[in-house]
Amino acid sequence: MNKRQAQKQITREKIITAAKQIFIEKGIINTATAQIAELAGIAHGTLFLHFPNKDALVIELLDVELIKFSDNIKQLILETSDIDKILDQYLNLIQAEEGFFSSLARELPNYKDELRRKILFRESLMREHFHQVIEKGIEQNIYTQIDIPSALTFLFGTINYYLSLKSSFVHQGSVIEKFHEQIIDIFMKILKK
Amino acid sequence: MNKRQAQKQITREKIITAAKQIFIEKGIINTATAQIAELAGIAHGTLFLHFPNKDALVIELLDVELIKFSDNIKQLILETSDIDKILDQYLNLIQAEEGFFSSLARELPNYKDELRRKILFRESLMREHFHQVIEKGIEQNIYTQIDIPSALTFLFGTINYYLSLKSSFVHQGSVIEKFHEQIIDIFMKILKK
DNA sequence: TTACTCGGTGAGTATGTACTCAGCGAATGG
DNA sequence: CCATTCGCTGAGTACATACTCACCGAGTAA
Repeated sequence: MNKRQAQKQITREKIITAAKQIFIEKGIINTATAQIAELAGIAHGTLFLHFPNKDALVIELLDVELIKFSDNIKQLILETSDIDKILDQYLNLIQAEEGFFSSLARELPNYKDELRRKILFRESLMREHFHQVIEKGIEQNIYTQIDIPSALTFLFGTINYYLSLKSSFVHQGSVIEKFHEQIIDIFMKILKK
Repeated sequence: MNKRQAQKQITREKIITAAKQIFIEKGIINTATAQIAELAGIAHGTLFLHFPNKDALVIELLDVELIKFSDNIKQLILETSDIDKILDQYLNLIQAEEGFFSSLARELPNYKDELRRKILFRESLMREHFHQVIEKGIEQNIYTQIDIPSALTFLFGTINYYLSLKSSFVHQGSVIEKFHEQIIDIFMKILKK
């Protein structure tokens, strides 16, 4: 890779890094592309040499982050098959990137179809992991017969709710940390025989 | 009331009616005040003679609707004390105004602090009703000892999740209708001894 | 050294939208 | 009947913001 290509790569990464930082702080919808460019330390126009439009940048940003997260989850499920331990670790992972997931939860319903579908598809893959673990638990007679998709919607829906209204639940600090135990308790209650 | 006052009143109602209709269809955030004025059949500037700014219109609109809804809930809880029947009726009420609540769920996390707090306050009053009924059930040994606020967040969080992502759950028709039974089943499972 | 390439620049364009205000004309009141 | 009030009009203003493009200059290749 020659000097030009290397510099181009660096610029691209500067844009994504800046976009991610702002996304964590306040989301993307109310962020001007000029603001991202400024934080990245590049000219406004440069952003559009790397991404055809704002949406493309958002898609790349979210896609990259969610794939990383999804890989973590996959790993996590290989390590243990106790749903309460998986859920515990899952909440820890969300907490570690709470700003990101809070912005995502808040803005997701307002994204354009394509982007929303893409993100929900990633979420559905994660659900699938949970589904299989619970299914196994039911087969082994550890958990009660239950409609697993509904149970998982309760779980993910509730987590989403805490995240999307984070600032109303806590003034500072982590919502997920605050309600960590309650989430696990109630969800295990749903699974209990 | 003379002719002028009457006309003024009518104009104001035209604005609110139009705003509500558009709110149900696509929410308020991505709606221009000019569009509301057009649907109301009045000049754009007229809107600002009745409301100092867009936010004031939204506040009035939502406040009126939520007070109506809250009164219905209060009534409902006087009629029966079976939580499953209350929940059943509650879901029916939401379903009857699903467009409204779907837009609200989608946009709520993005409203300015004041408006969001106002709406969450109304919601907290409704939670209070549910809380008391469940508490009574626990005292009477019908339900298990449980952290009621957490249980209710699971309930309202999940309903909110279905509503905010309605278009991803159903292409047409009602989400709440579709998941009506599951919501009740899982919530009763949470309460079960 | 020189001609060319190409990533970056930032002022400019197009568009959208909240809110204003000078003026109009019907209603009001004396 | 006339002067005044006042709700309404809609063109205009101010501002925000996504995206463009003519130009620049460092890097590249001969």
